[in-house]
Amino acid sequence: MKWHDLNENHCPLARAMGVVGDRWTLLILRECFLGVRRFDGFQKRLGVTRHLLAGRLKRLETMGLLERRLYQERPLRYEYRLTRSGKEFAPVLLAMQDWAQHNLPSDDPMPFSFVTREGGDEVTPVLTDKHTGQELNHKTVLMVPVTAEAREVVEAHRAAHHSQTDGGAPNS
Amino acid sequence: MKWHDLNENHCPLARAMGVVGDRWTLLILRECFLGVRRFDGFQKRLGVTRHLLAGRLKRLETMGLLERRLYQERPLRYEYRLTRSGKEFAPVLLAMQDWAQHNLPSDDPMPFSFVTREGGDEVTPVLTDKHTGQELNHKTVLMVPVTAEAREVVEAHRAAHHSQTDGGAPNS
DNA sequence: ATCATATAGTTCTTTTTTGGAACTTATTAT
DNA sequence: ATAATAAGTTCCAAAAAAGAACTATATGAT
Repeated sequence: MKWHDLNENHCPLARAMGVVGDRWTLLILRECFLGVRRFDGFQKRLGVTRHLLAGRLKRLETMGLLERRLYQERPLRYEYRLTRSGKEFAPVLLAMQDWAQHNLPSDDPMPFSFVTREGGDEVTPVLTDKHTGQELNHKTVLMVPVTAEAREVVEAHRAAHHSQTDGGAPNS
Repeated sequence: MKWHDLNENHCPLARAMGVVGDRWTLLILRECFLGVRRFDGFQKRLGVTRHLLAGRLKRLETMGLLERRLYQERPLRYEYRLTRSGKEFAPVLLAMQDWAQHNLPSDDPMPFSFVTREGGDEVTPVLTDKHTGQELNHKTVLMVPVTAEAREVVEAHRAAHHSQTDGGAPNS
């Protein structure tokens, strides 16, 4: 399977991997949220090679997360800004950082945090259902195949053969 | 910068990239949430090479998201199960899939969805603050550097030089 | 005038990672 | 016997990433 194939995959998660499925892209997006906009800014702060950075920025632009905007003529200079789509990625970043903080501990203090724009208070993210307000986590939600196709294939590989059937839910 | 370095990075997001920062790992985790547990199950469903799959499963085990569990002796056979840490990754997956659905459109129907275990209703994820209940997105939260170190470096690259200062917030 | 600095990249070579297919080992089913 | 199941490993070729140097245009310092 090639990189490009992912962008046309029928699974949204796979398509997402076509955009952010590498070590750098998410970090580039984080820098965007911190207010960095320029090529050299990203490069110096992340230490990513210029070559790769150019490619990633181009991909983020192509996929609609960033826009390349002229900020000076003579010499022509462009900067990168988050689009609506890019900004909507914020909850993913937030959820990911929260997970990492709790599950990949470190001695060092966390260098960045998310605060409310309003009061500047640090936030405690929790995913909820928009309508019911119920907290969404592995205890409350279940991932299920929707298409007939996906259903079949999953069932074939769902630990059903030898193990003590636990109802299909990957709960135990 | 090498792969391994990321695991010891002071930034939690960078450490997370050391675990899930590639095209396959998140998809492997998705399969886990769908109930797949066996090597061949992952391999057949994802089409990832066996070689790479072995490496990724090992990494997920090392980093504590999966545990390798003996399910039969003679011949020795192991399966992979989500640990608490792995299960806590669910909201990230959910947020990511939701973002992709809205921002990387496709003609194909979505093959998987998240439903409540209780009623089986499809969920509409929204990230909120645990204490205030406020919705967390780019309009309501701001990512800020915490350590003095991080603050300095960011400020140096925050579009401050030439552009019309917009208060530092990457809002515009 | 000359030299250094700033900025957004590109080009080139080496190293690392990934893809793809075949092979291994132990046991059960035909 | 032979085939099938299952969890990997091994080997080679192809793709991607790391690292350093280079380009292009313009400004500011000596």
